[in-house]
Amino acid sequence: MTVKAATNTREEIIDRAFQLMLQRGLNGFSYRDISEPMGVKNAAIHYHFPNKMDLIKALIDENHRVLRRSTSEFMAYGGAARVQLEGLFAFTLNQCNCGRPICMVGALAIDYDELDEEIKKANNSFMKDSVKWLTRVMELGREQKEFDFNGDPMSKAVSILAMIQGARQMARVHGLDYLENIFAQIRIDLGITE
Amino acid sequence: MTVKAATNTREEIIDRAFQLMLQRGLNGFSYRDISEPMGVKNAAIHYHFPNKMDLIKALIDENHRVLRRSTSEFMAYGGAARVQLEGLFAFTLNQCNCGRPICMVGALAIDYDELDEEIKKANNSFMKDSVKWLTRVMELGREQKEFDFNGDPMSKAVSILAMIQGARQMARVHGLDYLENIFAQIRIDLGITE
DNA sequence: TTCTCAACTTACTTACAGGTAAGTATAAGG
DNA sequence: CCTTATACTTACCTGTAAGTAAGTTGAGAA
Repeated sequence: MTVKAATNTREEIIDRAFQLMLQRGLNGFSYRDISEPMGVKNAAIHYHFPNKMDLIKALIDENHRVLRRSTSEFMAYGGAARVQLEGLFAFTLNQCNCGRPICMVGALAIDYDELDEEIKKANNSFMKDSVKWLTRVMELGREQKEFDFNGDPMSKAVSILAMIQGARQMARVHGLDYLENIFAQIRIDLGITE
Repeated sequence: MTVKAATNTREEIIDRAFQLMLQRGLNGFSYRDISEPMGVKNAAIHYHFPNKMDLIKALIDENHRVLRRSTSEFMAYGGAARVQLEGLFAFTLNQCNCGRPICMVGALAIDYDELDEEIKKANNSFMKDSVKWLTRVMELGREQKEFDFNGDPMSKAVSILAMIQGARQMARVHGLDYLENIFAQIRIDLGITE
């Protein structure tokens, strides 16, 4: 069998690009920002990712992996709705604390029309999955009388996701001050009192 | 007295840059994007705005003027809280319909660390003004029994602004579908039934 | 009439972005 | 030992971004 050379260059490129992407957005970093601190040349990146779109695609995949890993505990269907919601808050707070207030959707949003169809589709279906998950959490919370809210669970889920999206953007500009305010208000709007 | 030459070049630059900024963000347009369709040279822009930061500053001011103009009707203190809130929704929807789902704060957010202190400050105080205004609307609505919500008015205001911020970002990526959902949910969470 | 100044244009520069083609070192396979 | 593939580097290219310095034009002031 062909033994792969002990190169982690490809992975390191993804790691660094991923960080940069979530800190500065799609057009906020260049190949140089990746290659120079790695001690390789720009062309080395082109070797692994012939063009930037290929790199972006890899970053979307990476995002899915990371998200799946770090959200699997609280996203597991069957857990208490409240626990799942708090998991989302903790995850969001953690991302902001790690200097990543911008999420992938936010990073792609501003340059959205430059993206090619495949990426848009992946991004879109990721969004839909999130809505689906949180909708289920809302339904569950209502059934189990953990949450008390009016309106349909899907609208509620979308509004909470929007709030978190907006909160992260605010965090970028105004620091983390408003974040807890927003989480608190979401709890209150869900009739969570304790 | 020195009569000013009948030049509106400066204003046209601001107009065009403003449009571009709100469509593509800070780093999403170049001098060329402005000068070429105007039929002037890049250097003409440098004449009026020696560097890009000067232009951005002018755009922030323009944003304040535009916002003050287009929000003055519904933002007037003293009006019914519900009317003021609906004004905000209509304004947001209108912006999205005009192909400007990104607001100024959103446009600046992604490149935030590139900005100089003066701009950050202006942006910050704009945000604070918005929070202040909406907080007052929330207080008013509660006093006049137009709104029925728990939690303090300021948190409520911040959460609504975050929601709208997030909604605009979603609108960019997913179209306007979710917008009405979100507005509806805000109404419901404020105890508005009719 | 001449002077001056605002509002440009012309003609650059520097820097950097993304990308490519051709060459090279290394290691494993046959 | 020779071949082949991988994982690069070297040395380019094109395009574009922001910015600058010096020259031009036209209108009003002195």
